[in-house]
Amino acid sequence: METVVGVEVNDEAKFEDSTVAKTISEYSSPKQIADPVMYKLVRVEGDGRLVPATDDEVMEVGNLLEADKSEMHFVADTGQTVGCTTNKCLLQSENPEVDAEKSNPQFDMGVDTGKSNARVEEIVPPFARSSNDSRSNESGSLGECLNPLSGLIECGSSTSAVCTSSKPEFPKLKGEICLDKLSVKELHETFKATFGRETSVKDKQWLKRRIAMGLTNSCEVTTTTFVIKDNKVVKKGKEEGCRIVDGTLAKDLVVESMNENCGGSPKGHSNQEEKNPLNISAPRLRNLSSEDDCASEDLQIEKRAAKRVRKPTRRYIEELSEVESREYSGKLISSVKNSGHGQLSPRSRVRPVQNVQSDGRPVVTRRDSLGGSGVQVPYVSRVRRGRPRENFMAFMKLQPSGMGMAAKLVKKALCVRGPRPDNERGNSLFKARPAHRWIQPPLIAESKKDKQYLERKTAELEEEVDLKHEDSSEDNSDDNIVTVPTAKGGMRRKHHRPWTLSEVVKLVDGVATHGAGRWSEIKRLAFASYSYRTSVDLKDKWRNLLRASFAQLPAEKGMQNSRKHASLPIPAPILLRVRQLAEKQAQVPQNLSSSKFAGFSGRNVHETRSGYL
DNA sequence: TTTAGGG
DNA sequence: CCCTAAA
Repeated sequence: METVVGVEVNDEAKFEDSTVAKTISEYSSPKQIADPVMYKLVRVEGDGRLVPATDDEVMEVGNLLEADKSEMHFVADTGQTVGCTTNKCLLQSENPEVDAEKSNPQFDMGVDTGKSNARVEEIVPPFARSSNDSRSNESGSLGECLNPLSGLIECGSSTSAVCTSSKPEFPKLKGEICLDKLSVKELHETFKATFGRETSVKDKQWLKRRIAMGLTNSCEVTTTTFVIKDNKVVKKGKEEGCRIVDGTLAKDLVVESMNENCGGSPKGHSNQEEKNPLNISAPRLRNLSSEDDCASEDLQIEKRAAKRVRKPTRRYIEELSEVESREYSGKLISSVKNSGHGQLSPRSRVRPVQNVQSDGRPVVTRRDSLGGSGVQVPYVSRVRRGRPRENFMAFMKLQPSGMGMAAKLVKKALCVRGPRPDNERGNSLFKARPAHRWIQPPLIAESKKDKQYLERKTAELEEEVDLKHEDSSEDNSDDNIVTVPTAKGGMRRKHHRPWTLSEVVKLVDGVATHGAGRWSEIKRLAFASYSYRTSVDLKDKWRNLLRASFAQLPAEKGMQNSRKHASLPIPAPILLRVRQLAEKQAQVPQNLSSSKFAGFSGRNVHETRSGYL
């Protein structure tokens, strides 16, 4: 949500909470920062406010700095301050609203990977700005620093004195260089000459851009031809970038080229931006974001290749912005109230992004595959789309009377209990769920909602039926009706069916034979008779098994079965097998073990293997 | 539709 | 488990 930024403040810091703020100067050698002023860590909130950073952030940034002190091109000799350079260096945005490039995974970099091989030199595309601007900690000047326009325009012509000493040395570069004509290999050489190190990135655009940035000491990346003389860039070929007068055009150009060159998501960011009413502060930071974006290194690119990225889900966004959510549910609430059928289903609140058409039908905006403007389509829940459920006939047979199906469903739905009054599960089911999951339909209404509701109900009832029929030898532990709190304190029932041991074994077998990830296959072959387990369920279960198996590793001795939750403890042998499978299939998350698999303390596959095989 | 991941 | 983005 915030941006961490290094900002230089005067001694009479304006922040009241001086206990939080720490100087970062201790992380840098005195030689590098000659100016005695204090450097404090602050965050930049979405609205531009500066807020003192937490200790954790300070530490992390400290690591970042520590990681690559030697390469920091701080301006030392002149006693000039690093000003914007520092800012940019430490900038770390996690705010989707501020961040025009949110979907780009590279933003997870910065602080996080401070320990990694991130190069400060790379993260700091030196900005040619007068240091005076950054002498204050007011957001205004910060904004100016980051203004894409000023950056774009000034950088071309007046790479000013401030940055002279931070120019890269490129003794090997001579004469004219036209990046466009260089091969990847040559670009690599040029890169090395420019930055003094190698890169593994093979993206030509990226290389050109990085080099251009390095050579011009600026963000200006449209120039691709340079003339090197006396170790200085004395002339540039084209200067298209700076010819642009129109501000907005210029900005967009920058953004676009960034996207393109950095291998950013091909989706139309600008489109989304425009559509996002919350993105007010984006323009100011946009260039900045792009900088950060591009500054992140090979790592990102490799990372992106390795793991597919997700842009924040709707749900995620929704949960963050209650405003929208209220707007939507507000309408629903009123309609529900009018219908006189009680509470609003928590579930309906979970879909705030949907719009409500004039006819009251929920719709959701979908983007067509070309990223064009969204199309409004009726919203269809996953249930309706056909999450595999038990055969409808099972339910039919259960019904003794000749009552029509629909009527029964409605009856049930309205809590007029049908047959099976003594079923514990059934009772608790209804008890535990004061509010129905779907919107209460007006009785007469024949709308889609109604149908939706019925179908939903049907699915649930089917499940109940099935539960009753199931060999309850293994799963008669009812009381698995878990409710999870929803955003507004309502309760939503997870319709939960415990995994039986045999299911788990089947799953493990399946993974063993087909490999993890072939969930649909496993489902089809091994779980053909378990219609209630979807491939997604298999996947989830496997994930849990993985987690469990590795979580148990460190404490293999003492607490074998001290699983608190009532869910059946998975026998150690099975967990072991899971572990082995995971290792064999290289599923072991090497790096995020600590965060994601709590307890699996950072040991790598090999250590694990040697220890337990 | 299926898979991957976040919640 | 649920939900949704990506593929």
